[in-house]
Amino acid sequence: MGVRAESRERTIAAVKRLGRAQLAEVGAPGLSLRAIARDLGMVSSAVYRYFPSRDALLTALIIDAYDDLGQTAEAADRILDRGEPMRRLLAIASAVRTWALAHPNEYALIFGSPVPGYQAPQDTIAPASRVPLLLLDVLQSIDVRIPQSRAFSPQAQAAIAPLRRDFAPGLDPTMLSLGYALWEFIVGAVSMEAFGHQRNTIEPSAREVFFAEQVRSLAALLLQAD
Amino acid sequence: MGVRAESRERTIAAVKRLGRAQLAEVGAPGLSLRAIARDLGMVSSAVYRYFPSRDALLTALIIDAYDDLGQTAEAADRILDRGEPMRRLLAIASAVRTWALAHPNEYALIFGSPVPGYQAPQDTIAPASRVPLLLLDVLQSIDVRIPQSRAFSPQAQAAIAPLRRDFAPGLDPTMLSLGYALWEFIVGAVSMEAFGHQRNTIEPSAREVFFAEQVRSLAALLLQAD
DNA sequence: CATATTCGAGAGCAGTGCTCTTGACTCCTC
DNA sequence: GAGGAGTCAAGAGCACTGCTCTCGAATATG
Repeated sequence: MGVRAESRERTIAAVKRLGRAQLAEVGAPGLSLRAIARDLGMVSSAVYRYFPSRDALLTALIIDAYDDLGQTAEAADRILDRGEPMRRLLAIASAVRTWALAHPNEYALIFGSPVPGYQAPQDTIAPASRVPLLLLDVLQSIDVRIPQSRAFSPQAQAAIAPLRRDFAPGLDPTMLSLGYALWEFIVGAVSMEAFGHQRNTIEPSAREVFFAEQVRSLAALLLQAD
Repeated sequence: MGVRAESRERTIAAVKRLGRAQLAEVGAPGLSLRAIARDLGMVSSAVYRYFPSRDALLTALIIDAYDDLGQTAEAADRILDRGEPMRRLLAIASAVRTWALAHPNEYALIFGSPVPGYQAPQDTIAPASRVPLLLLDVLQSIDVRIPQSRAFSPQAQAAIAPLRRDFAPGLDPTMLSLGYALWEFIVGAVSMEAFGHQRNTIEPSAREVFFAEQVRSLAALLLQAD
């Protein structure tokens, strides 16, 4: 931990900070290592001492975005302190939506179009799993038995077998399937809003409550035993 | 409609065809007008006679993608010929998913990250509305009364007021809200699958039936009056 | 036939990611 | 303290991009 390593850490943080700023202005496609170097008062080749490629910088920003989103969702859940499952689901979903609208380009980085030819490294898996694992924790706190009439078929249950084996062995497969659907809905609804697909259809001022009631309706599938 | 105009049309079609091919290979960020010109045996400046900018070409490809997706969904629905609402919803959802997996880069173009600074022109609105309008048509064929206990609040209903006014004046607002949620789920689930977010979680071979049963579960909210 | 329009080619500008070499500077070891 | 090892920024340069401009040639229209 010499003064050298600390200086290096500072430079890396500065590059990431400027990268995030550029992301907010021109988005991921417009992120330029040369522009970052200019803002930093360095020449472009110097930045390559810290990030071997533009993709490597993007990977770092992706991991940071996943972590920031996960931390935000976890904080929103933690405030409730052993709250009801429905309230927790609403809090998490709203936190994801709010974060996405506040950081649209970082959200696009993680849930938007993948960079062609770019394979997400292993390092992203854990940060990417924070919100899903949080939702899984809520699912496991639900003590409702979903009626047989709504149960998923064995073939459909096979789809989530790896997920169940690794993270939720005791969880009812139908519960997990519907919980996963809720997560996919959240991603879809937030993506469509953040990406401008609701421009002429959904009243902006009412989007927040609209989204919350949609989540409530879908979550009811998990919580009602009728 | 002289021979000149026809030749122009042919060249435009060729540029778009090569653009689509490049899209499939290197994705939207890698789409290069110069490369298209090379494949076409022309010099890059000549292509600008047909598309004033790279963004204009992308817009044309976006419109084509929307139209292709919409046409595919409409065809899948038309086969059923006055089918049950549930079967129609399943057919449309599956058609969207299948099309997206067959054309991942074109799907990413329309439902992935928006190009920063790129404002979708009016021309894209109609093609983009084809699938939603198709779903709306199914919703209007449902003669189930959603119980008061599941009704959306007036504030939430206000969100879809513009949509209802322009396209479905007589439709129950709660029905429309839940139908919109179904559409958002479809986009979310298909996006996550097409963008590789199910890599280590959902068994590939069972994804199709898993998705179908998820759609069935959510659509049940629209079709059950209990 | 003459004119007007369209078209492709070529050069050129400013920007990009990335590589390689060079010189300076710092740190550790003897 | 002197010398070698490692680190860093700079600069030049390559191949690529989108885009603009000008200039001839071909074509269609009056």
